[in-house]
Amino acid sequence: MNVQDANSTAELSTPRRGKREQIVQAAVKTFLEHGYAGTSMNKVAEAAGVIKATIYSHFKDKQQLFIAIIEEMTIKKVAIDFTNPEPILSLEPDEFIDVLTGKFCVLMQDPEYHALFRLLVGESERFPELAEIYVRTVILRGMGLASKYFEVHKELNIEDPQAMAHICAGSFISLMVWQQVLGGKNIMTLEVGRVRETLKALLRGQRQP
Amino acid sequence: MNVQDANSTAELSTPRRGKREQIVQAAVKTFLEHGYAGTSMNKVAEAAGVIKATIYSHFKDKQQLFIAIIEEMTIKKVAIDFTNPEPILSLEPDEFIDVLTGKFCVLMQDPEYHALFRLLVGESERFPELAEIYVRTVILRGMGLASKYFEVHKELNIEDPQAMAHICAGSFISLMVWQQVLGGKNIMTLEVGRVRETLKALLRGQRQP
DNA sequence: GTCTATATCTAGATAGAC
DNA sequence: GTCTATCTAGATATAGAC
Repeated sequence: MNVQDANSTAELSTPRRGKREQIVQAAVKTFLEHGYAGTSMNKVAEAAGVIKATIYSHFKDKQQLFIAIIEEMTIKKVAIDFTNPEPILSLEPDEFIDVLTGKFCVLMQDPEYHALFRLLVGESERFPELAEIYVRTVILRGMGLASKYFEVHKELNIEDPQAMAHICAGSFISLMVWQQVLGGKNIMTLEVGRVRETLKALLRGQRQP
Repeated sequence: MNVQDANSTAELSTPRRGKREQIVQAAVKTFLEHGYAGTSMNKVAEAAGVIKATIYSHFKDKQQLFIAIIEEMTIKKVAIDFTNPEPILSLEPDEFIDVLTGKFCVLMQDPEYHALFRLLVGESERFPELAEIYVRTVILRGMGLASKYFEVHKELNIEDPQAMAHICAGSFISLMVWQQVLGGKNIMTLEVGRVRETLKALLRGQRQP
């Protein structure tokens, strides 16, 4: 019954990536969709097209599978968002806000990111290590970048660059939370562009020529 | 065996509030601690000191119990935070930010609120009605108040009061999320006061005397 | 490593006596 | 409404053949 055994070379419905990779992909999908407690090893096995025992030969138990999956995902998402360390520091303030907004819009349109956020927040008390990885790699890194900008650009007269970076980041991310994560985009109609322009105006106000 | 029957009048370990109230309190505690899927009717029954069947005589099933509990909790939390509609509109900008900050600090120090937030976010895809109630009653109401302030205070030259209100609220709430909900207060050391003062500075910059 | 088969437990939910 | 008792399904996890 199992035609695709061991080392067949060619094209198959779920191609030759090894069972482990199949399990990982299925686990990502299932955990993101149903949460930790809502995901059963049966569901994962079924979605992966393997038998349950196979999962246990690759991962010690459900917890370890979950941690491995989410940790990897969190780090992967960051890699996408923070690569190309373009010469951001040399931008004009308006351009800088535009770039920030652009990076944010990527997150805003990524349902997988929203699901990851739901999961990290929902499980943050039971899996604090994962929440910490997220804060470290996503939040602190993103804020560090913006913070550096406000620190360097003395003409903007920002007394507390870190707090200012937090205000920018917080404005955008909270918009994502209300509209996409919590699904309130129909009852809370505030466009990203309006936040962007208001931030620009605030920065102009600080400027002393 | 059940000494505290029907209409006894006096002091008992879990006093005379009726089984329903016992169930509600136990359910709140258990759901907040273990999440929806992580909570079993057995756990709730045990925590409430009743037998499982008793729960089913008050609530149709687990979903209905969950919805009833969370809906009530969400609304109750708002009641606390938005009562006393003090004459906020007549405050000076700095005072206004101080009041906002004060209200926010209450949330910042309320572990039950953080747990509720975790639950609402974590279950927002499976219980969108609850997420919507939260956005409507907490977020939109809070922002509406701030938005009105910026609308009225023309001297602040805020072109988009709604966006500005969102920036203020988003700065504060995202701080709560990183530090309390996700537990990152040790790796992300930004005090509320610094955000508060930076917001004040930004408003001063907009002002045209 | 991968499967078959199974052990063990706990889940949500209900029937029926009182 | 509340309890005892129980049904049935599905959970995590493993033993043992290949």
